Amino acid sequence: MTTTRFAPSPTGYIHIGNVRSAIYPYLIAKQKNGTFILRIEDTDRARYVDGATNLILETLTWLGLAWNEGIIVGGKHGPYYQSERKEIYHKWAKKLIESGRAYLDTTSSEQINGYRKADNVKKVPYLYRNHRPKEADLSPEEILKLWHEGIPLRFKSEPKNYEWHDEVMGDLKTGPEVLDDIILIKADGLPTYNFAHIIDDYEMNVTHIVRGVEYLSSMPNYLAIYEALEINHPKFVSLPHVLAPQGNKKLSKRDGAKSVIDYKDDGVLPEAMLNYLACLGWNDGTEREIYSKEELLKSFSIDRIQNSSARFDETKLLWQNGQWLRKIFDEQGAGALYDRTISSDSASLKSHDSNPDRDNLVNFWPESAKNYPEEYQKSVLSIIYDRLKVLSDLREMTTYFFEDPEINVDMIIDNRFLKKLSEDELEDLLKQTVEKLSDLENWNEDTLQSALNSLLEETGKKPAELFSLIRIALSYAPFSPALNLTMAVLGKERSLARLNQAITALNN
RNA sequence: GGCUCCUUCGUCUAGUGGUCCAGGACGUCUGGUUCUCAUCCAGAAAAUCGCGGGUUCGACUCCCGCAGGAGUCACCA
Repeated sequence: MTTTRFAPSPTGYIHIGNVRSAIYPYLIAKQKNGTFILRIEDTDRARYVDGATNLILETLTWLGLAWNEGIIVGGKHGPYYQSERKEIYHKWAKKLIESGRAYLDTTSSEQINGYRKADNVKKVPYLYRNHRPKEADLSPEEILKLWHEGIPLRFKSEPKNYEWHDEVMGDLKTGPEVLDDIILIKADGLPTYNFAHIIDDYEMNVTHIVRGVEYLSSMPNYLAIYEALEINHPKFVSLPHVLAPQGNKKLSKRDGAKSVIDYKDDGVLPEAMLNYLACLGWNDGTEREIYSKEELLKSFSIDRIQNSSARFDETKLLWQNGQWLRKIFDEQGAGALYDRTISSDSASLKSHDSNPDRDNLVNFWPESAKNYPEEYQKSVLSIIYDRLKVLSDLREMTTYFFEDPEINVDMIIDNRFLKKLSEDELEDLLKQTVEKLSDLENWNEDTLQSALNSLLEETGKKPAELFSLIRIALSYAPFSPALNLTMAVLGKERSLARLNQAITALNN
C-alpha cells in the first residue's frame, strides 16, 4: 500500500517553488490507489500565520489534489495537526531517553553562541556534541525525573558513516562529521520538525517521503534517529529546487515567488498549472507536452524525476494555459470556462443569474453589451476565445468592445507593425482614413469594406500596418472583429469621433 | 569555510557506448493560410553536450581530476 503525504507548515502561502512536493506525492499515491495524507506541521508557534492553513486548502483544492486522509477529512491516524500530537512525540522521546539516546540540554543560548564563536575562531566546524553538558551522562531514570517543560531534549548522536538510497538522487553517503545532537523536543514542549516528521510518517504508515533537496544534508541525522528508534524508514524522494526566472537562486518568497493561488486570479487554469508544474523536472521520455491529471496518473514515475534544478518560466506556463483554454472551450463550451472565471473575480462581469444559459457566454456580458447587435456580440465572443491566453483578460477585453475605451497612445506607438512608422506618418494615415470615411454616404459593412480596400491601395501600406492602426484607434484593443463590422456597429459618428480622438492624442 | 548535490540550445528537456556533425517543446525570427491582428501551418537561427585527462575500435553516455553553480550547517520547517 503506497502512502504519501504533503506536510506544509502554516507559515504562509504555497508558492511555485514548493507546490511540487504536493503534486508528486499525490501522483505517487493515487496512481497506486494508495493514500495521500495532508498533515499540518504547526510546531513553530512563532512563525504561525493565521489563515495560512486555509490558503493551503484552497490551493490544493484548486489544483484538484484531493487528500483522502488528513485535516478536514480525518482518518484513522489522526490528529493531523502536529500541535495536537504532543503526547505521541513524548512517548517516543521517552523511548529514546530510556535507551540512553536522548538527554537534557542545560546549555544556555549565550553559552551556545560562545561555543560557536570559539569554534569559528579555531576554524573547526561547530558541533553541539563537542560541548555536551555533564547532564548528558545522567542515567535515564534521572533524566526522566528532571525533564519538564522549559528544558529541550537532545538526541545523543554517534559519529559514523551513512549510506542510503534516494529515489531521485541515487546512492548517497556522508561521513561522521555531519552528525550532531539535534533538538528533539523544544523548550516549549513541542517537537522539532526533525523529530516530529519521523514519528508521524512512521505512525501514519508513510511509504515515500517526498520533499525538497534542502533536507538532504539532514538525512544522516534522520537515519540515526530511525536507527535509535528501531524503526524502518520510508523511501526518500528528494525534489530538486525550482529556480527563479533570473539568477541562480532557488525560488523563494523572499525573491518574490508568487503564490500558486495568485495565478488563479490571474486567470490561469488549474489544469494548466498542474500540467506545467508536473512537467517542470519530470517527463515520461516521449515528446508529449499536454497532460491531464488522469494522464499524469497514468504516465508518472518517480525514476523519471529530474535530479537537477529547473527554472520557472512563466511564458511556458501561459502557453500551457492557452492550450488548456482552447481545449476546454472546444470540449466543454464557454460556460465551463466562465464558471472558472466567476469563482475568482467577477468585477466587471454580470453576476451569475439564476438559471443562465451556460453555453452562451453572451449571457454574461456587461450591461453595456446589450446596446450592440447580437451578431457583433457573437463575433466578439469568438474573437476573444481565439485569442485568450489568460482567463482574466476576459474582463479587460469586454471593455475594449462594449465600454468606451481609454485612450492610450502607447498602444499605437508600441505596436509591432506600427513602431516602424513615424508619428507624423501615423497621423497622416489616420487623417486620410477620416477623410475617406467622411465621404461615405451609406455606412454599412459592404461600403466600409470597399472603402478600406481602396484606402489600402491609395496609401500603399501593408494591410497589417494600416488596419492595425485603424483598429487600435477605433477600439484601443490589440485585436477586434473585422474592421468593417466594428465600424458598422459603432456607427459613423462614433467611429469618426474615435479616429479623431486618436489623431489629437498623437499630436500631444 | 566543512559537508552534500547538480552541470545538454536563452528556458524546459530527449539521450543509459555506435542509429546524435545531438531530437522535441517554449521563446525569438522568416514565410504561408484565415477578412487586417490571435490561432494554425511551414521553415530558420539557436548546445564545440561545463573544462581537462583517461578507458574504448568508438563517449553526451563509463572512470578520475578540476571549475562553476546550488543547498545546508537554528529550540525554522
